Amino acid sequence: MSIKIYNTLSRKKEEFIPLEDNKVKMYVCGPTVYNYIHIGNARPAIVYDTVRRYLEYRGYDVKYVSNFTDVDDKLIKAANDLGETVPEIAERFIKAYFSDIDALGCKRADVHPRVTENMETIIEFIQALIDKNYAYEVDGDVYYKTRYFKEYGKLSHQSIDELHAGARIQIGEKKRDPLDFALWKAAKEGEISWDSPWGKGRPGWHIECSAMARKYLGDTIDIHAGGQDLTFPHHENEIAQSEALTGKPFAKYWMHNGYININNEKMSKSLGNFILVQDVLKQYDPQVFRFFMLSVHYRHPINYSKELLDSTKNGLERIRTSYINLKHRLESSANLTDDDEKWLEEISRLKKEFIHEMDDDFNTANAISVIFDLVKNANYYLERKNTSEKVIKTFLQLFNEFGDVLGLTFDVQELLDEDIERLINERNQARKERNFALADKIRDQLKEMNIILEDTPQGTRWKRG
RNA sequence: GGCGGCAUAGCCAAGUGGUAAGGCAGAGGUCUGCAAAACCUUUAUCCCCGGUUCGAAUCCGGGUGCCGCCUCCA
Repeated sequence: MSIKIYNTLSRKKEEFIPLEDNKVKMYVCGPTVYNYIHIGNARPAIVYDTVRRYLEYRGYDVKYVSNFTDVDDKLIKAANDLGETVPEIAERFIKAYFSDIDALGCKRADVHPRVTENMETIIEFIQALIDKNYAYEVDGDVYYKTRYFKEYGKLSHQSIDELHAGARIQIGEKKRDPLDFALWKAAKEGEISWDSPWGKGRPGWHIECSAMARKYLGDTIDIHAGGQDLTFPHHENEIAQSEALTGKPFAKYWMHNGYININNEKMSKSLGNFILVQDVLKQYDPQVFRFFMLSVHYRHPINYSKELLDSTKNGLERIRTSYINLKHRLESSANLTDDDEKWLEEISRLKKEFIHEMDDDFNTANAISVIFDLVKNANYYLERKNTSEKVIKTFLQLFNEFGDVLGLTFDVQELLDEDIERLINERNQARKERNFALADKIRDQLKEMNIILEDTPQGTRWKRG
């Protein structure tokens, strides 16, 4: 049994074999921090966080690095527009980024390197490329000689001549070949800049990932991931830079997630049809959004709509209700019942099933269907008169395990206020006395307070509405 | 023009050769003082045409439609 990953490089699912036994080096392209993140930015954060969680669940020691692009054209523009400095803008949106992805249940990376804090590394990298004759300087700009890298195009599966047809030289660029791309950009008057052997300037976009991935993870890493739109040119250029320098493969597995669509069209900052994460979170439990993201295979496009989030919300609710109901039965359970073994086996079967699905290129959609299988089984089990504490605990344990892997919390029940507990007791007294008018009144009253009561043979249970 | 993806029930979505998972929504039933939750039952031959095969949603060929990359973008 092994994990399979779809590798963009080979366009095939490949067996996952880490470079170093038991260790996984993973780099995920992070955001350019010039705005709040939209839900399209949230997808890779959630998807690769889940990949990481699963790899850890399977016993790997994962080192996860995700960068911030904290200086580039868009940041400079934002700074000018808002009358702030680039570092101020960056700082603000990095904070906002963390606030968003923390809410979405994404673990922090082991390292979140920033371009501005790795300038020396980047400059050294560029210099080394010049020394190897893979780059050249013109009037303070430095460009990469794309055609010198023979394997250029191997990731996006484009031949260099086909790419050539689409390539253009922007006004002001001094490339020798339209395919060449900037490693270093000379500063214009008044722009934020750093000193370099080629004068004041700042790095091009692609070089930062090559330089920082190498610094924090080494010449060759296991998994390099990002959105589909980064395949070309960003990741293609990273490969060109890194492999030209080291002569070694840059990354073993390349993973790319699909887009989020609005009305069947790609959402992007440049199209202006984006929805901010923070706005979604004003209306929905972040877990609902995360669950929604994981309900579709990560390589497929996912269409966003409120209707879909609503139906997702109901699904998640069902899982949580099942969890609450299991917990409710814990007290009234016996030590053992005669068919414990059969149930424990069934639960263990579901666990294997879940792993089997996740092993297959992180098929979270199917993994979720296994969770619903678990729900079905748990609910069915709860229909019986006598339950076993051990079986219930094993059910709960597996819910927690699945939840941890997917970054979802099913146990959302906190302790009740004394007032509420008192009301529930009063109502039960009324029911005993068959004073249903009073009982219903109290139930309505609690409903107003967002507490929903459910009567069962094992007593009244409650949940938040 | 080059490269690639997708098309499965009212909606969402798995499934890559053996006679269609799962979720949401809907219908009927059971349980309940009523309710809720839950359980049971129920809802598709997989865009079209042709081919390969004992057998295809799944492979091949040809259509149709939608989307993406090739330019900043997760």
